[in-house]
Amino acid sequence: MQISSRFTVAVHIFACIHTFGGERKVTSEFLAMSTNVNPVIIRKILSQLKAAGLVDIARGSGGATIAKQLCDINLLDIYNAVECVGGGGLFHFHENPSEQCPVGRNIHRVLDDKLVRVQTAMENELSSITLEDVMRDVDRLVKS
Amino acid sequence: MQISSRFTVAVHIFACIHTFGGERKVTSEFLAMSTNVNPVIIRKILSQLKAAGLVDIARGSGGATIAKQLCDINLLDIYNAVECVGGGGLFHFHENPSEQCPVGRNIHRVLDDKLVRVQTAMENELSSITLEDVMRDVDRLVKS
DNA sequence: GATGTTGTAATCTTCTTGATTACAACATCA
DNA sequence: TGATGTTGTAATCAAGAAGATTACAACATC
Repeated sequence: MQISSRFTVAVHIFACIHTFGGERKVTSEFLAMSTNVNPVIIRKILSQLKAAGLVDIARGSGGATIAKQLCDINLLDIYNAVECVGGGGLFHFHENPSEQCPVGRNIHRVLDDKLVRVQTAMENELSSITLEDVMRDVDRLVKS
Repeated sequence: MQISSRFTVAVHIFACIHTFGGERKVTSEFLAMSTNVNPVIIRKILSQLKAAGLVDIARGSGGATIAKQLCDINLLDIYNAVECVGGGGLFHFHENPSEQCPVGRNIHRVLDDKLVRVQTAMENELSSITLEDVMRDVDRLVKS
């Protein structure tokens, strides 16, 4: 099972705004071309990024811009914005283990803290990478 | 998007074998009761654990046993055994970004190493937790 | 008001997961 | 040897999630 592609699409969106934002209006249509993802999906992701305060969107005239400094946005911000981890966390528990069985009754209690540790390790690494780091590589590759 | 419940079910299976293996035969039927997961699914997970060398299964007579010392099995072993991460990795890329767009052409190159770092951080944490750690908590809770 | 864009609902397809049924293969024991 | 209980596995089904697509209202700008 994999983390949905919305996350990599979102980073792609930032890379496009960063690269093309100076010269042209970056619309959902344009982003759809670059990512090869449906423009409605792009608009949905943009909405989530906007709700998280990461981008600004011009309603009628169109075009998205980055709402913060590159060094003030990290990959965890983006991940949290687009992966609707509705309380569930990274790991999916089997629901309704037997209350009769002493193992079933306690499995949640046993695993919860350990899986939180794992998820936190992942999130810490995500938060250590900023868009500044990403765009450094984007600039290097795009301009060569 | 979440990691499938097969992983927590697999840990639950180990906890059952550890707890009940001495007194009774731990069959897929029994595990199905404790986990509240279909016995065929249990058998499938057991097969994967067996293929990874983590459990032994008695074919005709029935019953599963743990194939290694508890301290020699960690959560990453179990994760890799049951999450068929077929080369894909934790993150799902949007396929076919535009080759015409300089960003689309390079987004994979930009993100790959960073996402590998994130995945490695998660795997390192998973591998730091052994079944011995898990069973310590299981014993404490089950026997109280 | 014409135009281009965003916001959003509704529907459809595809994929994945897990549930379920069915049955062959196998080991054990009477 | 045959009855019994179990595993291995294929086939089918249902449910949920993700993304594609169509459609259209809301909005800003000219």
